[in-house]
This record gives sequence, C-alpha cells and structure tokens, in this order.
Amino acid sequence: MTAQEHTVGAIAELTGVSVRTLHHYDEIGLLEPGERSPAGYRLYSGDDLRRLQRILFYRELDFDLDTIGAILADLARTDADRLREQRALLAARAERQRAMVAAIDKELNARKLGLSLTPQERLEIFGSTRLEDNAARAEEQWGGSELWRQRQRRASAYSADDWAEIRDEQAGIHQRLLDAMAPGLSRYVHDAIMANADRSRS
Amino acid sequence: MTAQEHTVGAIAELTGVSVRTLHHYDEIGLLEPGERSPAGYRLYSGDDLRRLQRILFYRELDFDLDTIGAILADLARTDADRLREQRALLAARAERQRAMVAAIDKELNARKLGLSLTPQERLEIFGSTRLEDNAARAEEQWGGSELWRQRQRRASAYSADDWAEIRDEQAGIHQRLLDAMAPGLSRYVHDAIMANADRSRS
DNA sequence: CTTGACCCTCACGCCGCGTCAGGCGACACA
DNA sequence: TGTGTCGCCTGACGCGGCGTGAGGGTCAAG
Repeated sequence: MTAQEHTVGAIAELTGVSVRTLHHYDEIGLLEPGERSPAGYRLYSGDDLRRLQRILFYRELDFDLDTIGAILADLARTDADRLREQRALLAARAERQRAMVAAIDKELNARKLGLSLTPQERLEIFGSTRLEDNAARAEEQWGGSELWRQRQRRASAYSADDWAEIRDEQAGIHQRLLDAMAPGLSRYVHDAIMANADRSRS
Repeated sequence: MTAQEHTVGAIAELTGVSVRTLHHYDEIGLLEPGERSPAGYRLYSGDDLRRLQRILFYRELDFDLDTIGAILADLARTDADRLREQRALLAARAERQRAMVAAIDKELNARKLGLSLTPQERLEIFGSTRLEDNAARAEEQWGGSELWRQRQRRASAYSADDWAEIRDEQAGIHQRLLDAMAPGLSRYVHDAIMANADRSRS
C-alpha cells in the first residue's frame, strides 16, 4: 500500500494553516505536494506533512519563507544539529518573552504602589536595546565614516571598561531623550537607568 | 519659553524609528506632529514624543497600528487592563515554547543514549545549557531591536543566500547566528561565552 | 441528475513600512 | 552673493505573506 495522500483541506485542518497558505507555499516552491490527482488536486504525502511542520516551526520563530527554504534545503545539517539549533532559538525566544512578562509585572507592580512608570521608564525596560541598536543602525548608514571607524577600533578591543563606557554613553543618550521630552524632568529615572547599568556590569 | 519642538530627524534619532515611519504614522493619523514650520517641516512637541513612546511600547507587544490608535484613544480602559491581557498572552506563548524546548531536550537525550552522536556533539550537549543561556541573554538584549525585526521579518536585508553562506561554515553556529542578527556584537557575545565557560570550568 | 462541499486558477487588496525620485529650505563658507 | 551640503518635503512604487473574492471544475451522497 502506498503512503497516504491528503488534500489541501485535510492538511489545512491538521496543521491549522489556511488553504490559501498551502497554495502560496506551492506557488513559491516552498512546499510542493508530492503528487496531483488526475483532476489537478494537490495531494500531500506524509513527507510533505513533515516538511510543513518544520516550515511552521521556523515560521513561528519569525523566519521569512525564503530563509526557511534555505534552512530546509541544507542537507549537510544533521537532525541533531537542527534540534540543537531549534532548542537554542526556542530557548532564546522563551527567555525574551519571559523578560517582557517580567517587565509588565514590574510596571503593574509599580502602578500598585501608585508610582506609575513614565514612558521614559518603559523605554528603558522595553526599548533600551533599541537605543543601543542605534549604533548598529548607524553602522549600516555610516559604515565608512570617521566616527564609526573610531567606534570600531574600540569595539575590536572590547574590555569590560569599554563596555561600561559604552553603557554610560548610552545613559547619556537617555538623558538627552529625557531632556527632549521635558527638560529637567525626573531625575530619579536617570538614577534608575544608572542603577540598571551597574547591575548589568557586575 | 515654549515647549521644545523637534524635527523628524531628531525624533528618529532619539527613538530609533525611521523618518519614513514617522511620515507613515503621520499619514495614517497615528501620530501627527503638533505643528508645522512655515516651510512645512514637521515639528514634534514633547507630548508628541511621549505619544510616540507609547506607540512603540505597544508595537513592541505586537499590536497593529490601528489597534494602537484605538488603545491610545480609549480613555475608559486603563493601561493596566491592557497590560494584564498582554501579559497573559506573552506568558502563554512563553509557556508553549518552554514546552517545545523540553520536548526537544527529551529527543536529544534519547539520541544521546543511542549511538548517533559524535564525542564533540556529546560535549556540546553537556555544556550546552550554559552556552545557550548566554545566547538567550544576548537575544534578550538585542532581540527586540529594530534591526532584529528587520532581519527576521522583512526579508531582503538578510537573504537566503546569506543564510547559505552562514550554514556552510559549520563551526560556531550560534555565534554566527548572533552575528547575523547584530553585526559587530558577536565579539561581545563571544567574550561572554568564554568568560562563562571559564567560570564553569573552575 | 442534482446538490453541496470541496477543489482549481487567476488576480486584486492590505499592512507597515523601505526605497527611490525630484525638488525646496537652511545654513556654512567662499 | 553664489555654492555646497545637508535635511526636509511629497508622491509613488515595491515587497512579503498571505486574505478574499470571482468564475468554474470535481466528487460522493441522495
């Protein structure tokens, strides 16, 4: 007996994706059904289904479909390799979400104390990375500039002190941000930021 | 003295969003600058900036822009309500992912008992939790950044070919992954990993 | 032989911007 | 006073990952 074949609808129901999505994956060659019925119906094999599940896994991790295709096409990579990589990715995502939950908790807690977090603090919790990322963004835009080369020289010799310096620099950015929003406001926010920097440093 | 006004570029630099994004938010009425200069320049006030930060806060939590607009306009529902909702959502996701991690660990363990793993792989498994913890921490710092999302979600910046390149070099997969996510940071991550390894060894 | 559920292939629409293109405004320096 | 070099403006098109019809075949049950 041959392997079981399933129609789009069946696959859709099994996996929770839409029929349109399966059509789409077929169109872009990401998941082509092993067979077609005489009438042109897509018929997915068990292997196809397994492939779909791997696709969905990576999709959940926010990879774009092209990249997913590349990942799945990599024959060199063993199953164990893939599993370990998946584990790392998952763990990282879970950790990040845990951190966001924690941040929300912190905010809720603060509100309970009547000390509702300011937007500035929210930025610190959720967005400090974004600020640091300015540097990365800057690299793309100003990759050739003097300033950047200067930074890069520092970066190539990273020591703990260098990182502290960068962090302080970042705190400076925070300060400018605060000043922009309301000159002279909320010194305690600044303190909080510095305290956080200290904690990260240790 | 009047409240300070900032041009698009200033706001962009302060918050890390692109000028185009600010234009877009203006177009759709999500964030309209309080004023325009005689020449038509957008001038953002401190209030505008604060509104933008709230927008970014919710965007970080994956609300679509329409919804964010509604949230900001909704005076009745408190922020705390929404935060609690979002908290539940995030917690659920994180839980699901922890479960997946556990499942993968289980499978890896099974394989370890089998014969398929090389000595090096076994070493990786034993030492992996620490290492991946670091990767997770790194992603916690950088994962929320614009760049990350650009790389992960919006495809063209990081193509399938790039990925092929990465995967072709089998050593240091995690580091390369991180490098891909945030160029120039790998060194820091590497240092952190090595430092951690040293500590574990002693 | 009909009915209704399912399948097919176009093909346009949507979101959240990125990315030119073409042109004006502001300011520094000659 | 001209001349750069910025940064700002307004269109307008493009893209990824599909949703959502329209218009029409297919297949099993009644």
